[in-house]
Amino acid sequence: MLRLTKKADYGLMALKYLAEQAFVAEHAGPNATGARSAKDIAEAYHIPPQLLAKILQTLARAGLLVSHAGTNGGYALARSAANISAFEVIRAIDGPLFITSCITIHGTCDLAGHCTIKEPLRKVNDSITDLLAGIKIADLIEPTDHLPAAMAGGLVSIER
Amino acid sequence: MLRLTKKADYGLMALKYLAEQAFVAEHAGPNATGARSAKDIAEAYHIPPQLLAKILQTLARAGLLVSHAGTNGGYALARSAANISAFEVIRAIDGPLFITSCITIHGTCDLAGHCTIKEPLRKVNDSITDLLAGIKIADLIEPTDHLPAAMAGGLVSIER
DNA sequence: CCATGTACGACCATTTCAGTCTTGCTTCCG
DNA sequence: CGGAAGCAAGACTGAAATGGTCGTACATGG
Ligand code: SF4
Ligand code: SF4
Repeated sequence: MLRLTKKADYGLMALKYLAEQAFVAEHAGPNATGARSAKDIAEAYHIPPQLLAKILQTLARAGLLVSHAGTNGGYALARSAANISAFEVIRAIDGPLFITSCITIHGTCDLAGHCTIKEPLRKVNDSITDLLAGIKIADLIEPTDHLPAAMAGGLVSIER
Repeated sequence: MLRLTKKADYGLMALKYLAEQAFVAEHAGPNATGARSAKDIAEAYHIPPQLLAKILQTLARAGLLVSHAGTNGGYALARSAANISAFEVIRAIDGPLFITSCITIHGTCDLAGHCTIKEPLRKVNDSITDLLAGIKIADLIEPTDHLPAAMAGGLVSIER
């Protein structure tokens, strides 16, 4: 059920890494960008560099990252870490796929008409979306004992 | 992202159908069982009968349905419709798969050690689980304008 | 004993995922 | 200027999951 692709997984990791870099850069000096090359990130987490590169490209195209080519180039967050949600990352990488086949592209599932379960499921889907949207990558940077904000406060409406 | 398999989809539909049957049976007479054959359900929703049969068998094995072979046999809910959660159905059909590769079987993902994103993701996973667990099949039987209980009340803690 | 129905497993086609390779373009730096 | 470092983009491949079929065996009511 509900599987997150490894690519999205990698994407999240990379984002987190860049967020950390941005954080230290901010405290290091005014002209530090926090940019890192795809290779650097890949090495840090032991994931295939080429694959990560492609993921980062996708993320950049989606506007979540800014890229800079050439020597000493690399990627950096386009926005503040607290301003990028896990949902955006996932959607950028895996596409606007949702739990059922019918929700995104109207007409995919041939049982559209006589499906009685579609509407309720759409609500569930929305709930999950909201949940994910409420989680920012800044939330997953803390040192594990301090709960992420979205989770610490603890309540998320699933009404939509 | 987060895709629900079609089998689970079918399973949910069948469950809902059975729930409806149980409801009318209850109001029809004391000895009405509400049992329906796999073929009946498949025809009602235009889904491949053989496939549905297999799904129902799985569900029965998981204890969500009771089956009765022979003429006039079929499947019926093992419990009350308000007492079966969507989560159980999905898990019974798709297995205990979860969003990341690491959560269920400890040791699947080879990056286990240096993965910094694992714990936060586990929390997200739990949140989704809770959300799903809070949705009973009775909730998706209502005539669409009345929101399911789990959604109407509207608040679910994602702290775990 | 036979029609109806479940039970179970093997099988197959198609799609998706994960990962690699190749080729080209951009920018910095000496 | 000219390379090295780096991004950009696409084609391609192997492996796995999905969705679905078939065949056979067993149970049960009439
Ligand atoms: S229309 Fe119904 S059966 Fe088809 S994908 Fe949507 S929920 Fe599933
Ligand atoms: S250990 Fe990290 S990379 Fe591996 S599956 Fe879990 S979250 Fe993803």
